[in-house]
Amino acid sequence: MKSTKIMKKKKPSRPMGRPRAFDADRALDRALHIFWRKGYEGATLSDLTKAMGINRPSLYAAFGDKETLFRKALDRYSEGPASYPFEALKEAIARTAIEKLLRRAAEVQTNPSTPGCLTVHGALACGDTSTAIRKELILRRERGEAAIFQRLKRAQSEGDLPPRSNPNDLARYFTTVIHGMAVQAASGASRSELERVIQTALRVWPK
Amino acid sequence: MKSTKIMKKKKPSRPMGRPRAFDADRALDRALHIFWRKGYEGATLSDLTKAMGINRPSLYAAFGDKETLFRKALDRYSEGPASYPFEALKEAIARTAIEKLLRRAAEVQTNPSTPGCLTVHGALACGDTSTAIRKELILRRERGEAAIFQRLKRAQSEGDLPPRSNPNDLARYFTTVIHGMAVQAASGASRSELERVIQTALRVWPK
DNA sequence: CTAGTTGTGTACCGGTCAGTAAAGATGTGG
DNA sequence: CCACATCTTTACTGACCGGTACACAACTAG
Repeated sequence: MKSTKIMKKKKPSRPMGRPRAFDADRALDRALHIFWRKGYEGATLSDLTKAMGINRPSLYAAFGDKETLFRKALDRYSEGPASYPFEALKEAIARTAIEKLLRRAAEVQTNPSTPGCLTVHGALACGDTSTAIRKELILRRERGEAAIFQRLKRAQSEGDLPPRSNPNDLARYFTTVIHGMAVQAASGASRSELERVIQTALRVWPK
Repeated sequence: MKSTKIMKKKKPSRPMGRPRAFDADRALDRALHIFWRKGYEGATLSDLTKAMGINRPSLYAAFGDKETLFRKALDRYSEGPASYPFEALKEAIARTAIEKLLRRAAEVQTNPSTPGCLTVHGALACGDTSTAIRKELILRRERGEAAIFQRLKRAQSEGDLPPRSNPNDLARYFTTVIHGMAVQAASGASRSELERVIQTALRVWPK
């Protein structure tokens, strides 16, 4: 009977001390959604604790201060709702990959509960307290553009993109369109409206 | 001697009471620049009064509360640094007009002292207190898109744009590109980088 | 049982926010 | 000189910000 406890060598039973009364993963998801809707500075600790269903000291014990919590939410964002770029770019044909990327972006950005893009949302506006956060978000956006660039360069080497086209310029262009779409979405643009933008934007594709 | 007073029927001499010790126009310009850099919520009254060189009660007496001041700064923005769209769209050839519009946007957005676009900057992120401001900014952005649309429709009626092209979609597309450029600029993109985006973006122009 | 460890809830901290009251300063009109 | 109107200055208000001290609850270890 007690053998089960003996068999498990590491952390056999429970951690000791009073057990946590909430699901940390769930709470982090709630926090992500608040940050998504309100941005880093716009989300107050009261907003966060209320949405997460926990008290302030529990938040600090489990996630650290507001900035640390935001970075953890960002990681969750990248691995969850914002993981679509890397998936889309796996498409065999470059043009299909980019179109898929844009359409998934439109889909995510027009989700009624989380309009816009967290990375764009947080980076603009707001005071001086969040300079570090702004830099972090700029970095993440650059990472997205780099992924597009790598995909286009690969396409060029595979003959999937004309040699005279410029992957660098194209990557920056599509990144710009995605960010513009995020602004449109935050302004209330519908998914179908963004789809039409995408159809127009894709007309630059080199032949 | 006193005839001068009688001749001038309206507000002949000076207003009465202690004269204002600052130039209201200058002060409003300073306020505009603060809002431009920090957004509506990011700009604190201390930031504003410091930049304007006046005390808080003077600000309230001359411009009303923060929201009223912001709207006045917005008007000044539209008539000043953001008046270029209407000027650019006066170009005789539609394609030239749009290109000029985009290039002027890039120029303004990459001004080191006021990076990005006030209209985009203020609309995203931040808390619930500024819902009215957000709506106002969305309205102004829609006004910009409408101006582009009207110009393109005119071009179509003049044979300057193919009949089968869609002015509505094109207007929204170019608006999206401009907003995307604002995000790029806020992230530190240079003017020449935005110029390359523009060259790519213009390849959608219908032939 | 007791001792030790960890999470929870309340109530608070200093700082900053937007906005204002009150008194003195500086002008006009008589 | 006087009354009156307007602006400037200082100092304040109440609300909210992010962050935390502290007492207590809930668990493990022995």
